[in-house]
Amino acid sequence: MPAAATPEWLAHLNAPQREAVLTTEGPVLMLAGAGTGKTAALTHRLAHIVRERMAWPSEILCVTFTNKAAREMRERVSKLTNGALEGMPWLGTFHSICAKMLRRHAELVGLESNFTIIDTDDQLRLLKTLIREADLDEKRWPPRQLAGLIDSWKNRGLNPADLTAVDNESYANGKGQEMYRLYQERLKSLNACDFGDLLLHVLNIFRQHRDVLESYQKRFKYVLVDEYQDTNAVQYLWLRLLAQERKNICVVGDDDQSIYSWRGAEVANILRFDKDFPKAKVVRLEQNYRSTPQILAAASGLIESNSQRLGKTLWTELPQGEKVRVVGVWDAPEEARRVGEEIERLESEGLSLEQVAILVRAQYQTRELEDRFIQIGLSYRIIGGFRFYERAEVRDALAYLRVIAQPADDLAFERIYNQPKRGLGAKTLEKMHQHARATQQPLAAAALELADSDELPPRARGTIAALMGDFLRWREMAEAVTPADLMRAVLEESGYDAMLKADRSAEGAGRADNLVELARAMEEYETLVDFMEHVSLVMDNDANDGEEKLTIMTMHAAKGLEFDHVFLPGWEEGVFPSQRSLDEGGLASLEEERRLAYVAITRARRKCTILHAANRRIYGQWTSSIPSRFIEELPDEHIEVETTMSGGKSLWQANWSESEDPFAHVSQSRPDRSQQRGPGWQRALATGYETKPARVRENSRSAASFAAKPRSDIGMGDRVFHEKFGYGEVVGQEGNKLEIEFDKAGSKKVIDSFVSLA
DNA sequence: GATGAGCCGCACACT
DNA sequence: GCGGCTCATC
Repeated sequence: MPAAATPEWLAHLNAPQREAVLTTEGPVLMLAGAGTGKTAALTHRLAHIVRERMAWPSEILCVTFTNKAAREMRERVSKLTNGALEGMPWLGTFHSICAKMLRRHAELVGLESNFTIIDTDDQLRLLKTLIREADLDEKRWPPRQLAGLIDSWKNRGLNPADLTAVDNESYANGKGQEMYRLYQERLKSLNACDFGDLLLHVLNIFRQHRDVLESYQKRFKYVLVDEYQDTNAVQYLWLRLLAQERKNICVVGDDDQSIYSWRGAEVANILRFDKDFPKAKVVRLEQNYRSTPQILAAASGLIESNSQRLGKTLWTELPQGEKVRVVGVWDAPEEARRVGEEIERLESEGLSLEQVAILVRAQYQTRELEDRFIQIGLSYRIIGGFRFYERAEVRDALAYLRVIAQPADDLAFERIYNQPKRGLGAKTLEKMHQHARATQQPLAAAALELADSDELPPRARGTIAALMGDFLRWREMAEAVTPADLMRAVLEESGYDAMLKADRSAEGAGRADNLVELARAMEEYETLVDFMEHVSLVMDNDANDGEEKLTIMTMHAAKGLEFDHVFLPGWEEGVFPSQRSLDEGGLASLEEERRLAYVAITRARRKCTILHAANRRIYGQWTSSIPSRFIEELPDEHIEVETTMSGGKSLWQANWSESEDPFAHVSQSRPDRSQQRGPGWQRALATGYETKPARVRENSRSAASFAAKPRSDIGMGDRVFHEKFGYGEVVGQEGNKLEIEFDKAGSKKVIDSFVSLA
């Protein structure tokens, strides 16, 4: 595009940015260093396409990694187009876009369009039962390990049948493939899928149903992808299928910011882009608009220690600032005190807390900081970590809604059938599972049938019948009232509210508050389904009460964000770089840690402070540590080193024996964390079901309508045997329920699957 | 069936 | 230090 044609509204962009915006046709690879205005380029490109009427907003596919990024992009494009950008239905994360596609074509992979997206917690519970059913030692072959493997297979775009012998061997001596297959079958029978499935199912659909793929290829005139260096195989394959027809694909990335290889991301994707899309235009953004020269120099110096990189030179015209500061302190509590003090000072200088962030390597580092900030009354928010929707009470409440919306959701039903306590325990659950398995129907339906027989003690029967009656009522109510009102009614009528009120502890009150907050959050949604989708896919909870707060989050979560002041605590060997990365993964792993350090430093606009402590508690034991190698690697001329320890360097190396524990006095009592998880539902899982996968046969709104199929091999007058009641004679038959005159136990109504012909 | 003590294993990052 | 699990007890 000739320069003369540059529209005025693009005039403030630099030359490469403009090129990235105006080269709309054909493949474009934008190599954009940290802070070089790639979001500006992306959003202007989007706006340009829409303003010039090259495509409707609904004909653009724009993929980001986080909901935050998607939201920001939506807002910025909306501004650039004067709000003309209604919708943009296909702007979102890989997962949210795939969820949308999958709901449209669910039947092609054996799901109903109202499938449930299960979270890690449900996933682990499910795997655990499968492992037990397969008679594997769950200590030796932990569910987490299997979950990790399955996840990695899905990330690579592999279905159970695609696994190699090596993959198969990686779990329980060759049971990997079988367990993966069983897991997928069980998910299908639950009408559910996990995060990985969202992408893999859609990829499978694209591969097997040309017509579906073509309809999307036709629809998406332009494809944009953010953070391309972090795409994994399944995402890459998905994108390639969608873009290979028109080839109007623009990807943005920075190999130095590739920090998700553990999630299967392959930097190679960005390196081979011009092989996938020949004659791709490569645009390099190297002018940094974010950080001071000192910060930029420190980060650049550090990343130069990496061997595997494309290499680029960031530069800036911003004025000189302060050097990056490296502070060494005695122990972790002092580190937290120090950070707190510095931030209070910034605050007193009039700086907004919104412009301050503390970036940590791992979640466990946040504790010490939280303790301190609570003590001194500093407002903070924690992004990630234990999130709102993961709290036990919130998950319980949502489980009720899941059962209402989806009677086949056994995982949800198991979670709440005895929460609040109704006197239904492991025995009842076992019976329900047994019956559900035998009749191939969901737990809730099996429970309903049992309630009408003599298989269970009268009290349990009454309880179940009442509970199922509640669900029927709530299902009807769901048609008439808003999700929020439904939620409130369910909490009230189920006795959940009462249970929390009866709990006089501080936690009880906190939990009740959380549920009020949950109902409030639901006000924004018109249907239950919309809300559930939000819960499954949008993990961030921006509880914005207007108060200014500093932000604590992981370095990973901070990618793409920026702050005036950034604090980086815990730069010690074993913490950062993490022990795991040092133990396994070798050089590649260490280099990824270094890129993470690069990302962390480059979040800072004005000032970056790195801290390291000589002593820290690990597993509750005091351990001494040495400064991170990354500190050594920072260029001396751009940093300023300070240590609060008089002993100098020798102290760092001093090995403290545990018996001396010189720090006992600094350990502080921690305020109660009110969001602990109750053990209640876990216990409910004491028994498992067997391997026969039950296909969901009914998906009607009411559990009552689950069909009861009678057995054909039993008829009037037959002699039968029942585990509990012994021998008897069939004197009546109604559907799958038998009336039996038992020799010893008298007349009982039992379900046919519980008896055998004598 | 509920509850609580005591033991064990474990410990990264995210949608 | 934590959560999860088992076991003993009411």
